[in-house]
Amino acid sequence: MSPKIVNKEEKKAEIIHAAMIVFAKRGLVKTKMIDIAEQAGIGKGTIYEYFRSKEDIFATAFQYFFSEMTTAIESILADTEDPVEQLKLLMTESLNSLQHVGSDFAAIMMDFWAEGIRNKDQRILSIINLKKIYENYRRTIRTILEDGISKGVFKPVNTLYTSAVLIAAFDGLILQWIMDRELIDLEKVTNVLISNFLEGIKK
Amino acid sequence: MSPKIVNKEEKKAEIIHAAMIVFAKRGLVKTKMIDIAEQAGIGKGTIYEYFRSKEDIFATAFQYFFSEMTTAIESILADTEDPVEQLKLLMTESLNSLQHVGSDFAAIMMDFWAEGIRNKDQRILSIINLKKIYENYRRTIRTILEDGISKGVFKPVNTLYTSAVLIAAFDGLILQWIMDRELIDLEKVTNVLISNFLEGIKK
Amino acid sequence: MSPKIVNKEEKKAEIIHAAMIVFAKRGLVKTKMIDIAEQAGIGKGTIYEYFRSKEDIFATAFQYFFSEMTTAIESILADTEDPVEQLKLLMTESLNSLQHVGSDFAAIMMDFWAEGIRNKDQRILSIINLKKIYENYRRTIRTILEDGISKGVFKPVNTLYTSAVLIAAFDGLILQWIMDRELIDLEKVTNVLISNFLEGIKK
Amino acid sequence: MSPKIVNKEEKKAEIIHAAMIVFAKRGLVKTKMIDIAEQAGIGKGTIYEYFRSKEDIFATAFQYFFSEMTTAIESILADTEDPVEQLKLLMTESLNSLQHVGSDFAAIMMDFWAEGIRNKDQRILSIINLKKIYENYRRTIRTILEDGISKGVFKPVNTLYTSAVLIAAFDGLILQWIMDRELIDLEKVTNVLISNFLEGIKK
DNA sequence: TATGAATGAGCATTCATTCAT
DNA sequence: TATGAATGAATGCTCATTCAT
Repeated sequence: MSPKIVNKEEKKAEIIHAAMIVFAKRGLVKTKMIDIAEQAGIGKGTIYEYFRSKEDIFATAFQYFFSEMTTAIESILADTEDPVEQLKLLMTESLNSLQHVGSDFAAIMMDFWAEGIRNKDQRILSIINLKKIYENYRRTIRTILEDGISKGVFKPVNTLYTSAVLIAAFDGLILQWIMDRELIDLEKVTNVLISNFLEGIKK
Repeated sequence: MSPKIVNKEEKKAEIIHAAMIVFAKRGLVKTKMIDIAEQAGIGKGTIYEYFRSKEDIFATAFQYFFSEMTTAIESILADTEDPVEQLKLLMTESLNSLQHVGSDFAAIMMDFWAEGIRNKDQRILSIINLKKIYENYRRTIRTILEDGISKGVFKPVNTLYTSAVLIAAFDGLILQWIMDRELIDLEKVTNVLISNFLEGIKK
Repeated sequence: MSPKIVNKEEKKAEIIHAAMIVFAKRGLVKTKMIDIAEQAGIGKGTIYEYFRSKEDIFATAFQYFFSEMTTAIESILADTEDPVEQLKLLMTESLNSLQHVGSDFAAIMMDFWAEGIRNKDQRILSIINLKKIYENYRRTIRTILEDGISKGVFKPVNTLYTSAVLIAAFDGLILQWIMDRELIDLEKVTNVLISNFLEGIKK
Repeated sequence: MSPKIVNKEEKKAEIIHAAMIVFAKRGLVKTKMIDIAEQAGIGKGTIYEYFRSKEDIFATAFQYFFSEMTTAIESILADTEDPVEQLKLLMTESLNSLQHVGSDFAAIMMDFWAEGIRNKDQRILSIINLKKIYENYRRTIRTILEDGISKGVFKPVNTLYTSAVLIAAFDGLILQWIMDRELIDLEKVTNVLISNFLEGIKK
């Protein structure tokens, strides 16, 4: 007769997980609350015990998505201290992990971008803040580049823009991969990116 | 005896223009027919004299958007025969024209991507076919690269993946620019991309 | 430079004729003004030069339909003075003429009934007045029956109800014929009606 | 833990009941979803929890209407084995029950006819199939007639057409009654029909 | 805590009617 | 007189959210 004990955070994570699966399948906009509920194996109303609104789910999913990427990046960087190797690892590992979860899942990124760009809601902006997220990405890359420059491995390039270009190429390749999975072999194309681009900035 | 004479094609273009403005402001999904009508200064019902449905407007806008890009690209390529110069021009001019129409407008591309990726409707697929559009973009770049290789200007790189990387970088930079217009100076960042990347593939 | 001279009444009749054709094909409710205009080979707006509204067209068509029936009936009755023969002729000729115009056309009667029954609009009620129309039909039959009774041909039946039953059978047979043209041979079934029913009321 | 328990079938029946009332009042075509909802004392959206579409409501109402008639007919026939009596009972009881529900309600039949005749939608045709319904009615009457003929009570009439005529008279009388409730006393007119018509086919 | 029945705001679309030409 | 481009009221339907159980 004791009340069912539920780990709130755990269940939230479960719902987010379910939501991500449906987002990947149907896209953000076409996903209905009932879809998420069914995927999570719970009742429609139950979702509202854990999330205020559909937007809240979206924002939380957004957070999970990018925080996981950040965590992955950080762990990658700890593996080596060679700037060239770090950049290589960063690209290959990031693309590998995306390839692993699948292009459907990667397509969520499109939705996150599209939504994240417009969102002006102050309550949500603190969570869905692509500007800040990309600032962080760039900062990570810049640190590597500056490290490489000071070590004499890289030319004295503009680290802000170089980091932007690297991230840009990464995002753009995912986009093309989503559209044409057969054609774009992420591994090979990453090698092309790395070999050519690093060649350009290496001393 | 004679009713009001209207240039149907002109009016369609006007409505598409209005739609694009609203798409840019509100995003594709949140745009309502009444928004487009008000922006165009016409009645809600009038839109249906020129377009079958909301989806039809979207598909037509999509077509306008990418066909304009294609036209712009073609005219750029006619200006010079030097492969290096062609690639430079392609990047700078494309980014310039996007910069010119504004980031709100460029944000439509996000919506087009997000929608285009998921759309499986056969009727629409013939119009909204990002896969094909990107194939064309890559083919254009490949031709330049192959030309450059045969002329001995470029190393014998994998032209498919190199073209993919170049386009990727372009798309990704726009994305970052949309999110942070102050930080990302498209001109400067393009120079960085060109100088570093071309350096990597030049012989 | 003289203005085009148009016979207003003639053109009204043309439009009504076109309307009837479309009513027969699509049904009253699903018929749009544009359908009538196209069938009549004129512009949508032109209809409003001759009719105030869609309802006006309907009411006029209604009038045409039933006044034609009445005219047909009257001419039939003039052919003979024998009450038995008059009833026979009335049934056979009425059914024949309906058979001739076709079941699609006869189906309009269903629409007229459905609409006529509900219509409470006073402006229209003077035109679409099924109650009065059926009173007239019954009066015609009653006159024949009374004539037959006074001539000693018919039993002294209740002429009101007998006329109602005869008209009812007529209407009901059309209904079944509309639904199942192959099965119901109007000629044969009329013979059955006449022979059995007249047998019942003949002295 | 346990949500509100609703008898889905019961609620469907309630909504159909409400729909029938509105259909009777306003007519099928002019009935709006909001009308049905208000009559049923529920919200607009609730209807869609029980019916897919307006057409679905209509089809279900249609089904209820005619299946009730069929049930009534079957129970009537079980009361006696005398063919003459069966025909008499069939007419009087059917008319009585219609008289009981009221002419507004009977007017729905007009709408059903009008709609049923045109409907060509295959999905709906299996439900709204007046041709089949009338075939069943005729078969019922034919069985009685054939029974009567073999028992030597009726002349060897054409049973198909005779049954068609009987049903026709029934339908037609309802039509006149709907239009003129004061004038047409269903009981008396049925007696006239029975006495005259049966007289005609009795041996 | 969990649920799903109930709800109504919101939206795409239709079509009778108007009116400038 | 004839037209069809323009219009917006009207309506079926969806779906996020609420709340009684």
